[in-house]
Parts: sequence; structure tokens; C-alpha cells
Amino acid sequence: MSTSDADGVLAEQLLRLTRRLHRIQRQQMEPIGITPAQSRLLRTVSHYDLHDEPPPRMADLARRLDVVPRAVTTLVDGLEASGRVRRVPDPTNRRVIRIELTDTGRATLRALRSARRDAAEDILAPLTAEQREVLGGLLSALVDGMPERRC
Amino acid sequence: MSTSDADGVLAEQLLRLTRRLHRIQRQQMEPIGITPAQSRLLRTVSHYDLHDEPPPRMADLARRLDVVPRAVTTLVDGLEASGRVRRVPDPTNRRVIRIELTDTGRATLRALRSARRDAAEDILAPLTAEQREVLGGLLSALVDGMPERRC
DNA sequence: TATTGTTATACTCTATAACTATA
DNA sequence: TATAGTTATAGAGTATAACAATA
Repeated sequence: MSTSDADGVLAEQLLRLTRRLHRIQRQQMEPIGITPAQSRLLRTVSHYDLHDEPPPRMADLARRLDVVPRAVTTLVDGLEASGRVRRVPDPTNRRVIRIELTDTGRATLRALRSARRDAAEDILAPLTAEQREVLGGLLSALVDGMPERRC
Repeated sequence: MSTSDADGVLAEQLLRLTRRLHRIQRQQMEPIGITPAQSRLLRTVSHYDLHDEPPPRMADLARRLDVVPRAVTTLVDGLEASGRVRRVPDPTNRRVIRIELTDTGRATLRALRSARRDAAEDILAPLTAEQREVLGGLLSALVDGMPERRC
């Protein structure tokens, strides 16, 4: 392995780690009856809710989740079917649909938080608190440096 | 966002980052005619090749890739169809199939290396060389701490 | 009876393209 | 004509379960 490929190796470790994180998350979320991608969307919706901002549009969620709008449709379909969010047409622009959190959705978020923490703890076990802080800082720098998805 | 959920946030950043890495990789590998998962498998096979070890069995690859054996079948199918690996029955145990790298496979690996590096560089751009080294160390600690998949 | 890999099947996640209804 | 979200479709990735061949 040549030294100049260090970045490539780093990318591979990232992918491998995330695959495991994904599997653990899926297992822990299964009893709650939600998939990881649905969980991410639900958390994104809750940010608006917690900050007393108007509920997000489908397009907002696509941008925040860094996926194509079509992908949001399916996720919201699933969350709406389980009563965790509500599709509410925007009265000022009838093309727009806003996604509102329901009480069921809030309850799910509470259950989810501990599951997510357990999954993270499982993955991060080899690191000390200080190391986690450093890792968090580096990841924040990377995520903040990400270009916004054009929708 | 409560402080005690820092690990959860960290996990989310990891997932978000990896989703982008995945997308970039897929785009860069498309002209080469290979998918990211096939590429990972090919690289794993090449480790055995480079270290003059006997070619890996399907089960070896499943363990190294941290996936179920069934998943390896599909990946090898694709790589064999494009002439990058060969399925060779083990003469000493006829249940076992060993996966050998072909010259075409080696050529693909060369093309892949630069693509992978470009994808990594794209993601890691916000970090200095020192920060990348720190990140690499932390990820190595995490990956090394991962339990082996039982197959 | 245990191991190795496969066939059969299904589900999650995401993408592109074409369409509908608004604006 | 441009925007918001959808239907239609496809493909990558992975999983579980049942099975055949071999040990």
C-alpha cells in the first residue's frame, strides 16, 4: 500500500465503519418499526419543530438530507402511514406540501434517541471521550465543508 | 440538542459523509464499469494476490467485507462476467471455490486507485494533512476494534 | 451432521425521466 | 415557462431461508 493512497484507505475505513453502524442501527430500530432513512428524515423534521420554524417542504427535506426529492416521497409515505408525520398543503402556495410532526412522531423520536445512542456507543467503544471529541470536530469540519445539493 | 447525545450526532455525521462519498465513488467508477461494492471486493482479492497468499475462498471474502456469504456471490458474479476474477475450485476440498485475480482485474485496480483517491480528496478537502492523519488514526482504531463477522 | 456456496426471494435506499398541478 | 411533488421504473446493496454438494 503506497503512502500516497492514504486518503483512499481512509475512505475505505469510513465506508466499512458506516456499514457496521448501519447494520446496528437497523437492528435497533426494527423493534421501533422504523428504518434508518425514515429516522433521519424524522429527526430533520423535528429540528424545524424544536426551533419553532414553519414545517419543512419536501424540497427542504431533500436538500437537508442530501437526496433527490423523489427519495423523500417514499420516506414520507412510510412515516405518514405509521402516523408519525402529516402532509399539510401550504395555503399560500398550493404546489407546496409541508411536513408536520405528530405526537406519535415525537414519541418515536424519544425512543429513537436512546437506540441511536446505543448504536453509536457500540461503534465508538474503542475511543476515549477525548478521542471522540477530536473525531467529532473533524467530522463537523468535513460535513460543514460539504456543498449543498442543488434541487 | 443535549450534550449527552454527542455520540449520536457523531454517528449521523458519519452516515451523511459516507453517503456523499458513496455518490462520488459511484460516479467516478461508472466509466470504469464497476460498482463500489465490486471494487471493494476486487481490492480485497488483490491483498491476497500482493501478499502471495493463496486466493481467498468465498467465505474469506464475506468475513473480510463484513457481509453475508450470499452477498459475495452476486459481487463475484459481476466481476467474473467482466473477466476481472476467476472462480477456481479448490482441488483439496471440492466444496471450496477460490477467487483468483485476472490480468484484466489488475488493470482495473490500477484505474481504480486514482478514481478512489480523487473521491477521497473531494471529501477530505476541508482538512489539512495533519488533520487527515489524526482522522486516519482514529478510524483505524475504530475499524481495528470491530468484532469479526461470524459466518 | 456440519460446512460451503448457491438458488430463490424480498426489502431498503437511491437515482433518472416523464408527468401533473400549480404559479 | 418554471417550480413542487408525484408516478413509473430501475439498479445497487444486503438480508434470510431453503437447498445441493461435499466433508
